Amino acid sequence: MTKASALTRNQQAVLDALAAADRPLTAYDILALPRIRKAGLKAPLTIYRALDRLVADGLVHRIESLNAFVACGHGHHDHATGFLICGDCGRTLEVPLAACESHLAGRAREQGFAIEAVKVEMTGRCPDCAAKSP
Amino acid sequence: MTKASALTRNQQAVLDALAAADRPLTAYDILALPRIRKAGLKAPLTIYRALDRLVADGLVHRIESLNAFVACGHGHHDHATGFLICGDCGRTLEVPLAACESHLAGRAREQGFAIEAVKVEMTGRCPDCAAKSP
DNA sequence: TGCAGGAATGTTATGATATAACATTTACCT
DNA sequence: AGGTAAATGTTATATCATAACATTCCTGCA
Repeated sequence: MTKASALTRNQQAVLDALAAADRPLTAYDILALPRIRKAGLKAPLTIYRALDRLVADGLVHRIESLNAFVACGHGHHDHATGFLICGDCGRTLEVPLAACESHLAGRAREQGFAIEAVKVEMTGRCPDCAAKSP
Repeated sequence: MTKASALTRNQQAVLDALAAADRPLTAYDILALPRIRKAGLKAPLTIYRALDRLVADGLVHRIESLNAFVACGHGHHDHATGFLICGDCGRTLEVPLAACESHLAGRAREQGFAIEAVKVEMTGRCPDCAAKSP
C-alpha cells in the first residue's frame, strides 16, 4: 500500500474545518466558514477538489443522505463504516460494520457483483434529542 | 396498519415510468420521458411530489448515491433492502438485508439511537459489465 | 541549478438536483 | 351538497456539483 503524499494547504484547511465541526458539513457550509475564507478558499470548486482528495484518502466520509461530509472518527482506515444520523439535530455517529460487512459482501458475491464500496446510513433520533422532546 | 389510498394519476404515471425503466431514473430523467410529457406532467415539482408519495408508500426507493429512484422490485414491503449499484452501466439490483438488518439495528440500539430508516448501497461492477471488459 | 511533467489551484460560468410560496382544483366523507 | 384534506399547477428560486481553461506550484532528476 503506497503512502499518500502530504496534504496541501487547501486540503488541510478543509480537513481541519471538518474535524472542528460537531456535525457533517456541506461543501457550501465549509465555504462559508470564516476560517476557510481567511485561508483564501473562495470558490465551491476549491472545496470540492479538496474534499475529493480527502475522501479518496479515507480521511473524510461523504454522507449521501445529507450531501454532506464528516471527518473520519477513527483516523485513516480501510474497513467499511456506517453512520447513525439524527434527523433532529443533524449530528452523526460513525459505527464500524464488522460482521455485517462480510455478510453484505456475501450477498453481493452471490449475485456476481464485485463490490468496491459499501455505504450504510441509518436515520433516526439520537439519545440527546430523544430525551429533549419525548 | 392502515391501507394506503389509491394512487393518483400523476403518482401512477411516475410509478409506471419507473417500473418500465431498466435502471434508476432521476426526477429530471422522468420529467423528460415522452410518456410523462404526454400525461401532462411538466414541472419538476410535479415529479417530486409524486415521488414523495411513492417513496412514503414503499413502492419506490430512492438511491442516495445516484440521486435517483427505482421501483421496488418486491411489491410493497416494510423490511429494509439494500442495493447493488453497477458503476459502469448504472443498473441496480435490490437485495433483502435479512440478518444484516437486525445486526445493524443492534449497533444503533447500543448507541441509544432509535432508527427509522436503514439505507445500504454497495457500488461495484455487475456480472454483465465485468464480462464485457475484463 | 534549472527545467520538465504532473498535480493542484484560481476564476468564471453553467449544469443538475430540489424546494418555497401561493392560488386552484380534486377526491372523499358524511 | 358542503366541508375539508390532499393533490395539483405555476413561477421562481435555493442548493449541490462540475466544465473549461489558464496559471502556479511542487518534485524528481539531469
